[in-house]
Amino acid sequence: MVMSSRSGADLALLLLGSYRNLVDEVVRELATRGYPDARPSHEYAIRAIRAGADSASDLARRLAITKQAAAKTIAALVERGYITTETDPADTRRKNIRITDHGIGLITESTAIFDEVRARWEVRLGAPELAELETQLAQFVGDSPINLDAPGWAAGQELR
Amino acid sequence: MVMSSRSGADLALLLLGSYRNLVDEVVRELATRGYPDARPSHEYAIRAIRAGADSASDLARRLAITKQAAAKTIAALVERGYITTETDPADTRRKNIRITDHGIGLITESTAIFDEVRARWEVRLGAPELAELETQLAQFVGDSPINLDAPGWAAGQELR
DNA sequence: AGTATTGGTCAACCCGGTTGTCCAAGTCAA
DNA sequence: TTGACTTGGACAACCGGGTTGACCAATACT
Repeated sequence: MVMSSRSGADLALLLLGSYRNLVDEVVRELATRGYPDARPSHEYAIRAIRAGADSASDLARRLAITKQAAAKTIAALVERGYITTETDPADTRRKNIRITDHGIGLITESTAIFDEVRARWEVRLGAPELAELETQLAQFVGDSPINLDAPGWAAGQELR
Repeated sequence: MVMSSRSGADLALLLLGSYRNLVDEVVRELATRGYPDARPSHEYAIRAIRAGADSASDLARRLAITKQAAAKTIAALVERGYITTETDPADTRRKNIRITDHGIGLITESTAIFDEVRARWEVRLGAPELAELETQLAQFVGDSPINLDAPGWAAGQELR
């Protein structure tokens, strides 16, 4: 069964399959580079934090998830040593988030791996072709309510 | 922030975002056409059943998930009236699966909607461009252990 | 002051999976 | 025919990443 089969359902699977291939590869490689417990959601969250999300509510807004969900993610990140939190002296309700060196290492490594995989794809497709593909995908994403700066919907599944 | 930004991490988000846009649209439209409780995983499962998976173990193999997971999905499909099961007289261990008319209706509608959305994308991009995009995606998926005929990894997330 | 908003937490739940354990029913070999 | 093996299914517990809903304490607004 050839899968570029001009059916909408197949297109969906192609998109998801490509995503999972990319992300699974990154997670796998990340594990071998000293981050065996890093999950895609962790990466997205730390990126959002680095981009300015400095509290649970803030992170929740940026990831477009509930603050409860954000709190859980934060707990997981703290537990794994990727971030630390301490209550804001100026507003004792807030708990300020800080990324640890380990966390910095994670996104650095992760970014590098993502780019490596993308580079391999670029070799396969050709640079202009991949660029074109990206602008096309951006169109699909662009006309939507989804905010790509807020990829909360990007929860990812398990490796198998 | 422009999102076709030549970064591997962004590429991942583009892929996932496109997938979710497509699928969310289908689920949403499906709801308005009389299938308000249909989830993406249901669609994939029924397609697999229609393609020949006639027992839980069988479905599990085809979807590349555990048989327990398949059993849960089957229970959900039965509950919603999309399929029925009855024990095989020739092998009383097996429980044969049959798709109900309602189930047929679901995949029919779902297929149509998927194709409608794809057609809209085709208008945006141009038919040859979309076809090209599909064959490119197929390459990303093709060199992987993933079996597109067995999209168990295609569990999809929630609408929000 | 008193009300409204904001940040955070607890608890319960959902979905789509996973392991692990177990049994009953079929298959195969001697 | 009997014993070993394989297969189909079910039960229970769990996980990850979310959701609602109820709530409290701290800050902000007028």
